[in-house]
Amino acid sequence: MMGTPSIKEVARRAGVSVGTVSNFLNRPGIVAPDTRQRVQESIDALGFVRNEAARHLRAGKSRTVGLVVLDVANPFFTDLAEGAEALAYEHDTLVMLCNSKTDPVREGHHLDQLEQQRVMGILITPFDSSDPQLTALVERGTPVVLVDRAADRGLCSVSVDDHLGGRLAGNHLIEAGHRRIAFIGGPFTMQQVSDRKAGITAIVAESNDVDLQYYEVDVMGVVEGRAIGERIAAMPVRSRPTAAFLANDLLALGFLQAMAVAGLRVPRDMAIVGYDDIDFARAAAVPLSSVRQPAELLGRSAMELLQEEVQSSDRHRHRQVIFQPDLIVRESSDFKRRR
Amino acid sequence: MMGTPSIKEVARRAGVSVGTVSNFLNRPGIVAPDTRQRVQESIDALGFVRNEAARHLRAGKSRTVGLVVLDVANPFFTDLAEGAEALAYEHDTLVMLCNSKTDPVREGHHLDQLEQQRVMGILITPFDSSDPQLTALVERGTPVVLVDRAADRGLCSVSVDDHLGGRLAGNHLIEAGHRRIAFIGGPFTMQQVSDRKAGITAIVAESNDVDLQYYEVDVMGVVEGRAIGERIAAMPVRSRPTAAFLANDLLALGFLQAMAVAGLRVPRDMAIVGYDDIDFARAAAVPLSSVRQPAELLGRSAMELLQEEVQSSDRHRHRQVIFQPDLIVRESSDFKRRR
DNA sequence: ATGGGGGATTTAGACGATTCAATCGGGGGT
DNA sequence: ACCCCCGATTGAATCGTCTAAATCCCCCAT
Repeated sequence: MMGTPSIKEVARRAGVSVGTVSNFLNRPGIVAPDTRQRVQESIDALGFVRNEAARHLRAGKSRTVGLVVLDVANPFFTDLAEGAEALAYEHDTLVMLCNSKTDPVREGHHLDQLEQQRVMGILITPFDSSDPQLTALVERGTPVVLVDRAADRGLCSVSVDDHLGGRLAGNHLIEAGHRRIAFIGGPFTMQQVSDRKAGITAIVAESNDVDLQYYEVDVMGVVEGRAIGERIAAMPVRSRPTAAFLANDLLALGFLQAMAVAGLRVPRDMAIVGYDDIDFARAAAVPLSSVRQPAELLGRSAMELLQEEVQSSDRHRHRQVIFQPDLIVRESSDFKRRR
Repeated sequence: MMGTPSIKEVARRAGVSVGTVSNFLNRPGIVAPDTRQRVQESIDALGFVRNEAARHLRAGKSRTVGLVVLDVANPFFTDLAEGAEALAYEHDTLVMLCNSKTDPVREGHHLDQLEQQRVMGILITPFDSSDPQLTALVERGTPVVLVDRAADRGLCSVSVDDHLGGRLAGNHLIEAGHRRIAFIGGPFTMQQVSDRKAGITAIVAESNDVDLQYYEVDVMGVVEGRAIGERIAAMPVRSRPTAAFLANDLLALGFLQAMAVAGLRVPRDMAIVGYDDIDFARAAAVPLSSVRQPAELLGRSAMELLQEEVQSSDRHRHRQVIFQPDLIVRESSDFKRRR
């Protein structure tokens, strides 16, 4: 007949006022035991379910947090999401996971939606952290924490030192004797990518006989890695890089597949270092060297900062947390090349 | 100073009534051009953002759909989610992705939250489709579509023929000459798992000299696969299975790693067939045979059914869509064993 | 000049839960 | 017997948006 019953019907059936039902729901302690029982019985009988939209409207703030990531299909981000969700759960908060697919338009759309929902805050790995839409949203008062990306201005952020990550990878490859190295990632406008690129570039610059080539992709997925791999495998041996550093593991996995298809041996003909150290990197055809980021911790910390900001909004000081990456060396780059 | 401005402040600044602003927002056509301009100017100046909670309360129904999956870290489910989201996007609907982690308690918690939000519908891969909580929710009127699981009663569902999947895998292994086969998955109470188990069991029953062993796990992840793999690798050769069929690819990947560590050759000493055919299966140390499910299509179809149900709620006929799985044979099982 | 027509705009409730000031009722103290 | 106090309960106002009915106003036709 009618839709879900409201507090009003519950009250009528229990023979009390709506105020009492609300008290029962929010401060059961102040309701007399027998009243309490009658209300409970009424709720059960009617199958009453609280209307979150109404409470939210009244309260002015919601209990959900938006998490916008670049690619849900990337295990790095699902690990990150798990970390964030674990903490949210403890705070009785919901997480709304949004996938921007590295597309500013989709990202903007999600931000709109989240702001309209008046979420209590947003965790985001932005495509471009100086996006005016994001800035405007922050100025209008939605707490935002940048994830996997250091904040410059007045924002909290949780990130990993990508420049160091790039240096670690570069140093490792140079020490192994490689003199022609490819850096593959993209878009280069993304800070994570450009920092990793800058990191390896800086290390390469220290030795003056290493050639570093850059390859840019639109999206960092397995398919794109395979495509670049095919291109590079087809190069003449004299100019072809002997090592590749890829800005994430999906790219690296695709790249590795292309090497196998082209008949190039890894690591002898081509050494490979990826980024993120997702679980699958270890299980790959040739176990993948990778720069590890603490994904789950990243998510957890970001949510922590957000909760902190929301709770002590009066005088909150923005913090930028930075973690250190680790290079995990596996078979894909474990080969000493003679000069 | 004050929080986000409401329609009321917009109206005041533009010198019109709230009704006009609302009209501007919802039926711009009936607002006079110059009024329209003034309202727009007011909105921009004030940085007005619609309050979804309020519209939702008024309208009685929300524009978000809940998607509850067993494991977001499993690419099968993220692919599925992408399919669902793609269609949702076209319908101007939001998707709230929830991760039950194969835990009925978490699942219940998510269902509570979603119902309180009065979501327009729920897509769920339930732990147990006869869960009374789920049934109650449906009876209270929330449209639910079962995903990756056939509905028995009055519900829409989108699934893949798991029994057939089990038969395909079993048949393939038996034809390759295996006579001791392990089935690994769990919990067995989950219909997907039990159907796959029943499928291979049925095929095995047709030849009376094949021994099928069952191994149950709590959660189907890489870690659990590795653990079972270690256990099986430690068995004496005479009783050890020569082939394993695992109820998903994460298990299979972990299992494969354990074989490598134990020094067993795949497929010679141990043939492996997984399930889902996630992207990483192909890139594994030994490319994995797997029963492919059309994950993205599954998500897309489920969302389609839901939208259909929501739109024509008057007389909606529940439908059960069933897709066929395909066996993809790769190196991990490509070996003929002599009788 | 007057009435009507119709487009534009306004007004007045909902929607459901929460909160707070107001009220009720009963028991204890004098 | 009276009053006071306090715990329990009530009722009304509120949050921001939408809609249906009502009003306004300008212009045209008679």
